[in-house]
Amino acid sequence: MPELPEVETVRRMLAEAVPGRRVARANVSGKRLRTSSLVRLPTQLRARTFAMPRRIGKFLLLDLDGGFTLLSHLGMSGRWLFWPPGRKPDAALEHVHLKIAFADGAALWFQDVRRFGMLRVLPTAKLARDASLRLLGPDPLAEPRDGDALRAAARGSRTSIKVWLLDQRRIAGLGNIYASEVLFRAGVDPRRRAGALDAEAWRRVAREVPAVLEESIARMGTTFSSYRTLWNEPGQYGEQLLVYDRGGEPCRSCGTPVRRIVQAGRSTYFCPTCQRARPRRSSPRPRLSNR
DNA sequence: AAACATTCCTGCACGC
DNA sequence: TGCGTGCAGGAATGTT
Repeated sequence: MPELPEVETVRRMLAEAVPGRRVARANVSGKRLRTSSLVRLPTQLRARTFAMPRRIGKFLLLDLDGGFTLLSHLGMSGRWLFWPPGRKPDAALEHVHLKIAFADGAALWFQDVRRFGMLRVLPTAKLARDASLRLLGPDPLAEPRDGDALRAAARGSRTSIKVWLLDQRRIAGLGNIYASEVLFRAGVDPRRRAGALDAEAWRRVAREVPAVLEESIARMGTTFSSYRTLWNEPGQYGEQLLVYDRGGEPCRSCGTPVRRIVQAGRSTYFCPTCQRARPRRSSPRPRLSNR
């Protein structure tokens, strides 16, 4: 479930753990992740020292000395796990694809059961041009946008607002859980067309995007199934979810059963009462042929 | 055992 | 009719 709050939680913990630490050696599993083979990583990481980690959307940028960056994405089930010097890593862990041993005895491992994650070392100067990052939209915490800006970005879009929020080219970092939560809190029907939302609806969406993300970060993210922090602990925001994974259960605001629908192949949860659709014109594109 | 948090790629449909 | 864009669906994989 790593979406922005989960990745940011891991980043903040990495910021306390890795800067200044030097890699003694790195080992990789034989398996490849979704994007690439890992065979070059041990050589690329050897003797490098980690700097302050950064994040853009759901991507982690682990800067190294010498002008390189370890670019990482957690995919569905990726985890970064850390042990300080003197603490033995759990040798029984399975699906560990990268094991970094630091010179001072600390350890940093990347575990990914489903292997949808990404690990790549590339020159820091080339990051902005890399295909993975080039198309990302603004990060909603680093560069929050107001309702008018979001509305302008969505002008003409005929896709639903839920699917629009999931598009990483528009906003970098929202995933399936928080898209549903944002729309519930904004009182917007997830089926409405993004290009048709009025300014007031966009204003509420723009307010709730950073609000939901910050509240989740404060609780170290949502553990829906596999996400863990750097210390292998679950996040606590799941208890605060208002609609996600609550199909059939009463809306916490009005009691109406929460509905589950599928949009673009993914589950959407919403309250049909609190997020009522404005009546839409039956013909979205009025014909002008006869007046 | 159907569903699944992620991104990427394909192919279709639409608008100009 | 042709071209570019936007969008839906499927794939990748292992677990519950």
